[in-house]
Amino acid sequence: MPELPEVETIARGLKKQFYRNIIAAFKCHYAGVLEQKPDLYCRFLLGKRIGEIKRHGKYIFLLLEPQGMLAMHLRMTGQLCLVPVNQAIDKHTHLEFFFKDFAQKLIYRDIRKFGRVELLNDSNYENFIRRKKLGPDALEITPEQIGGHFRDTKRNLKAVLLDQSVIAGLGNIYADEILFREHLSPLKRTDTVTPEEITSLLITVKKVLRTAISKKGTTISNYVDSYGNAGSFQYNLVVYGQKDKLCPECGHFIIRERIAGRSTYYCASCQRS
DNA sequence: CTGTTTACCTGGGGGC
DNA sequence: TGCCCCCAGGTAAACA
Repeated sequence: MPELPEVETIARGLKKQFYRNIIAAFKCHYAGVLEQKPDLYCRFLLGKRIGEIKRHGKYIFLLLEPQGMLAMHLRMTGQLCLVPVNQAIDKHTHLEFFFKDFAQKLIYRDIRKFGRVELLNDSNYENFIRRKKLGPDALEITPEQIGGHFRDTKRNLKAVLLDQSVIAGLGNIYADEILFREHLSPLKRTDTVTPEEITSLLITVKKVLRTAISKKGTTISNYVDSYGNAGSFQYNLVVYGQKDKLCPECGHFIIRERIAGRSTYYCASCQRS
């Protein structure tokens, strides 16, 4: 589900909603989302304070004080919401975090159970990013950082843009929207992309992501932010999910094709290899 | 080593 | 209504 703009929206929401709260209790209803045993979380989290909240790519980091960190990845259908403490939970709610003197609880909900939460003693998220081999964040990446990855592979643009070790944060929706706006075919080999095209591509990457953040993300079916609200960038989508609609630039039909293992939407007329 | 396919889960929608 | 099939924002692991 969530790509960079959705994760950023959630991180911003949590930052506003938390007031350096202290964790008073932790409940796990499905241990599959935890990287370690639930008991460890119960013991470690009790009494820890919520400090800074960071994001890199699609990961969100809740820094704990005096030390420790929760690293979370929502994968396809994960949700992090603050809700009233007494609100009943449904069968898709797997984790509950309660706080001292706070009328809200943080819940982790995930229909498909693909998401993961990991507890770390170390609050240094840079170490985590290195261990997971994540590339630079899509909002910060420079042409110099991505150039080598484009040159040294025979893969196509769609595959490389989705590769989190090259650029962290893009997913299936935004990759398609970005390639359309750049008139680049998802099938174009990245070793044929010129330096000028790379520079232009990265400007569009950031422009599309920033616009999506300003719209609080894209809600196709499940995504909601930490307040439980849907995003609205779905109204700005030009190609994603638009099979058989007309390309607004040339009037040809938008096609859907399986590329790099994912449904890929594009205009074969405007987007050239 | 490189690049592609599959497995992990649950639910929604369309065809019959 | 029900059944079967395909599809879904992601990513490791397995495979060729």
